[in-house]
Amino acid sequence: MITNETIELQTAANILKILGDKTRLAMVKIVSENECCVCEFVDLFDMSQPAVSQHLRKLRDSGIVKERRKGQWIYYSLNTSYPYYSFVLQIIKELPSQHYRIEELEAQGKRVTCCDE
Amino acid sequence: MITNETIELQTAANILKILGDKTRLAMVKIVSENECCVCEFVDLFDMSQPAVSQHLRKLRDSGIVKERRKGQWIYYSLNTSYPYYSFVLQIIKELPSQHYRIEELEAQGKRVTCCDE
DNA sequence: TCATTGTATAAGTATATTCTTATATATGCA
DNA sequence: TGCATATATAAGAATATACTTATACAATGA
Repeated sequence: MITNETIELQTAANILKILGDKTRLAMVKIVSENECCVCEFVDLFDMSQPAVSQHLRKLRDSGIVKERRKGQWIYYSLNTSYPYYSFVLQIIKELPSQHYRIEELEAQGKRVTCCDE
Repeated sequence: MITNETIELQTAANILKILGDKTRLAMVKIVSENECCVCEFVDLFDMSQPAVSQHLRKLRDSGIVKERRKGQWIYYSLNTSYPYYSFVLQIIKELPSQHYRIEELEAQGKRVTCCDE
């Protein structure tokens, strides 16, 4: 019977499971490059607002991303204080940059900008 | 401009989803350290043979692991020819070694040994 | 050949996941 | 205050996942 070290495996499996969804994986990559709010994800993924919100909740509940309210908007970003931040980073650094998506949003005038940062 | 080789989002998500299960993640770590056969996994995970077999099928179908028949036994090992082998390796190298599990099997005389390797 | 052992597959079930629609909550502004 | 916008949550439905039990297939050895 196995007694120890299973917690770390379990932790890793939990993280991988959360990242094992194309939408969430893209979200994490995106927020690692640009702070992003919910309505932007709705545009980016052409997905309903509740669906986006529920994916973000999973990411937030796990601790992988963090949120910051700015007026009406809630901005999501990678949680650099997450205990397994480096593990997450190691995975997402292998992924192609998604910055072009943000640039496309900007080109369409759909980027939510906070001019008073 | 440095062009790192990246892995497509969908591909990465598929791999992460497969690894996002504690049993399969442990299996992959284990076969990265020791070639292992089905009945050994049954002992290691205290899990039914069909359940083990179904997890291994997912890993095999994805290409992450490969099999080698040796008489009645089918040995599984990490597929080093897998196109995303390095991606997988980068993840599992973060996991604690599971070699002690194999050693425990050996101590119990449950390790299937092929003396004629 | 037949029985045994190791492994794979099939079918069914319980649970988990990911959407949907409807509604609630929070903020900003006229 | 009242309304619009941004976001979250609740409830339900369709689908996916991971087991179960039963059975099939493959190799070995008497």
